[in-house]
Amino acid sequence: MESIDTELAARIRNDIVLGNYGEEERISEARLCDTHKVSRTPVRLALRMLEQEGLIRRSEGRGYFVNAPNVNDVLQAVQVRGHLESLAARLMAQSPDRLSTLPILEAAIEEIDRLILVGKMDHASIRLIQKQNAVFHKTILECCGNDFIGFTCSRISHMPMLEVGAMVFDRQVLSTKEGKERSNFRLKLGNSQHKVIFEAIQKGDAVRAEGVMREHSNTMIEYIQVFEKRTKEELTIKDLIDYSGLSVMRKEHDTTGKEKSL
Amino acid sequence: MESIDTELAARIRNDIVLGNYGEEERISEARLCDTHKVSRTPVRLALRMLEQEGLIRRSEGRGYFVNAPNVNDVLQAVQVRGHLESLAARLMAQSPDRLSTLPILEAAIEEIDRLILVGKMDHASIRLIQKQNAVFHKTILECCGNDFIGFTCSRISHMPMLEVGAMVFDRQVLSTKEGKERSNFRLKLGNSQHKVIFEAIQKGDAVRAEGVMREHSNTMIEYIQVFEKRTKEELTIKDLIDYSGLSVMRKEHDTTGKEKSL
DNA sequence: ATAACCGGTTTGGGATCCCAAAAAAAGAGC
DNA sequence: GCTCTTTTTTTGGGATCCCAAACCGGTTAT
Repeated sequence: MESIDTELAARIRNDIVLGNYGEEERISEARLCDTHKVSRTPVRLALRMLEQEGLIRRSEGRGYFVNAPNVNDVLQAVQVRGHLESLAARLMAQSPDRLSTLPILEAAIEEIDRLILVGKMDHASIRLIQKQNAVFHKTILECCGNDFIGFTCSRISHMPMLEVGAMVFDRQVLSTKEGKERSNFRLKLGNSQHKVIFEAIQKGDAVRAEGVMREHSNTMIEYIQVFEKRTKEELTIKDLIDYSGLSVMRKEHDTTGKEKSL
Repeated sequence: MESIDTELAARIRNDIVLGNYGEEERISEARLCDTHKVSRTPVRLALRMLEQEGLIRRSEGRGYFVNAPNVNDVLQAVQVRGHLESLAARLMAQSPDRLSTLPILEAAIEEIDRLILVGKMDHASIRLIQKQNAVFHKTILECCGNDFIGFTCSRISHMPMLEVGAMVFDRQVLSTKEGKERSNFRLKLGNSQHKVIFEAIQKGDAVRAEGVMREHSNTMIEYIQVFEKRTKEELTIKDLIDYSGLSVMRKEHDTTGKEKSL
């Protein structure tokens, strides 16, 4: 479906964020041609895209260098996205024609509630919850009246954990009963925040909508920081992706992409 | 200095935001090659960059289409940037090592004060004021501790009025004595906001720093909206650039670019 | 008359070639 | 033995070529 350069950019992007290139490693067009079995043209197009995304930078002299993001970068980016979402929540609460989209938010909240109540914390359930969570957040971004907020978020979504509505789950914790309880509590807390945001938007309480959305975003940041402290060695981005449960989606996406490219 | 594709992207970008292409106009690689006298390779690289910036989009079938931003888009983008700046102000107020950069802010404020006091509203003075204004805003973005904020702002700076610290001046108004008074008042108001932001950051009053910075950003939005209402026909982006006083800088930049490319 | 079909043309994607500049390696001078 | 210079190699930028898919126009069949 997509052209090779876009696909290629996705691959290289994946390699960079997963840490397959050393931080600051020099990257060569020829090598990329060789490893990905394509000509230089799509490689160069892909590199331009990645350069715009800030994942690589062009040296003044010659050559490209990897700008591999670390966990701190991701945390900063999550903070930015959260802040933008809080603006979106405020604007949507102020928007006169917000009422028509409110049912979408309500449906997402109720669906998450239902899934939590069922209590199955398997992959399928988590994916469904994440999907509804994404619906909730995307809806606010898209219906706030300022399209540029959504655009800006999409420009920074290439980093892991920055897909709108991404959530963090601790696989390790999910395997124990106590861990399940804790994750369940987090989900309930998150969705209750959704409810407050929903009601604030409904009532037109812009300040409250913004504030709770901000708090909602901070929840994820703090949770990631809990990971950071608990992990003995350095927490890598790979760990984050594994934790997030997005790896499943990502993997599926990759294989389909491969099938098409072959 | 820069490679042709970067330079070319700048040209096309300029053409698009200045409205030289009709909104939704189809754009062809071959035509760009012809008009800019370059081969297709740099054209395609430039188009990828512009695509990332959202100024053009690739049709699923074939061909590129321009996404010319209108004044409303610019207003939305200014709102986003302002919101990000307010986050930066808050974070900087919370940052423990903010004290070392405070003198930079103070110097910028004092320099602006001095220039206002002189009262000459000619091009040179306005440029100096804008420069110091940019210093103030850039410093906060760069020293807030979250580098991703500055990065995100830089990603959306390709639109006019989005250069950090850009200001709007009404040329028309500047020509009359009453208009000068009014512009002078705006500058004083703006710089007094700078002072409040500075003091809030100094004291570590994060909430106030964020709030005043937000108010500071809203000032420009409201001023542009004043333009919009006063102008009989549709306000174009070209008008905004002319008003902003950036056209001088932009023009200079363009000619140097031309000299190098010829 | 309309719609389906067919050939020519346009256009963008990918590969390849050439070249200049930069980096690396080899050689000369101290 | 070290450094500066020269030569070789690498590497990225730009141009050109080829091709397949999409667009356009005309023709034909229903």
